[in-house]
Amino acid sequence: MPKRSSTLLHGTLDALILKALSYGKNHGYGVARWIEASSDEVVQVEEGSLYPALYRMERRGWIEAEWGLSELNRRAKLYAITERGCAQLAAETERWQVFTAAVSKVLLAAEA
Amino acid sequence: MPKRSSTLLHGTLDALILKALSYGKNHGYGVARWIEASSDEVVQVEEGSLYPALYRMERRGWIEAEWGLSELNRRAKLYAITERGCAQLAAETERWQVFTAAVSKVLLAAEA
DNA sequence: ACAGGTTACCTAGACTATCTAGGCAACGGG
DNA sequence: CCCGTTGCCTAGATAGTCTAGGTAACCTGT
Repeated sequence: MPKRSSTLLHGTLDALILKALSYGKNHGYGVARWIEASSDEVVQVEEGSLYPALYRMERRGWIEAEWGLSELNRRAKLYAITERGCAQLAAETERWQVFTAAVSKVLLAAEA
Repeated sequence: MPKRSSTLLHGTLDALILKALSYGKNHGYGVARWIEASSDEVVQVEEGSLYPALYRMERRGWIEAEWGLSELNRRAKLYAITERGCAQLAAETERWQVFTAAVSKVLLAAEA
């Protein structure tokens, strides 16, 4: 029995990662922390979901990786969003808005 | 490449079905049509998702089934929401609101 | 009479994204 | 010198959806 809203995350994680990277290069760990912080800890990013997602997205050309250093001068893989990634972010954000608006309308309608 | 917002539906279908049944008994086909209509066709309910979901939910005690007749006098399996189902609907709706509010905040924030 | 569309239900198997639960390595502070 | 944090990674389990089929009864139009 999942206490997490894990299933709700489905299909949303990619957009969140792209959004994080739209503010500039960052490494996986940093992206995760950023998403959690800016969602007031509502969205939890498990590393077992994060890294596979990053690979997926790199394979699809939405992001690019290079090895570098984190702010704390540690070895880190820095990801940057690509043009295709920007387009993807825009598209997914749009779809998300349409979808959630529709579901909200249904779910939050006054009881009969 | 899925053109559907299928992945976004993850974890939302149950709540939508419960909501549909909160207006009264209905059969699977009718529930699907109701969800699609009241979401302005944004949410598409595939039968291959619907029926497994109904079984799942019945197994969990959220809904109850009995054979009967549809409005068109056809053989149909009528589902009714249970008390536990009502509680589940309330809980899921709450989680949905919290989660989407958080994601919206992140996703729709002004670009840096 | 019959073709085709709608209503209504069902299922096996594929797919995909997530989570669980581990592991590795380097740094820094106490 | 230990332990928490930073940072990356992966195999396997899990869960929910979709694809693509199938069945059957009814109704309408030709």
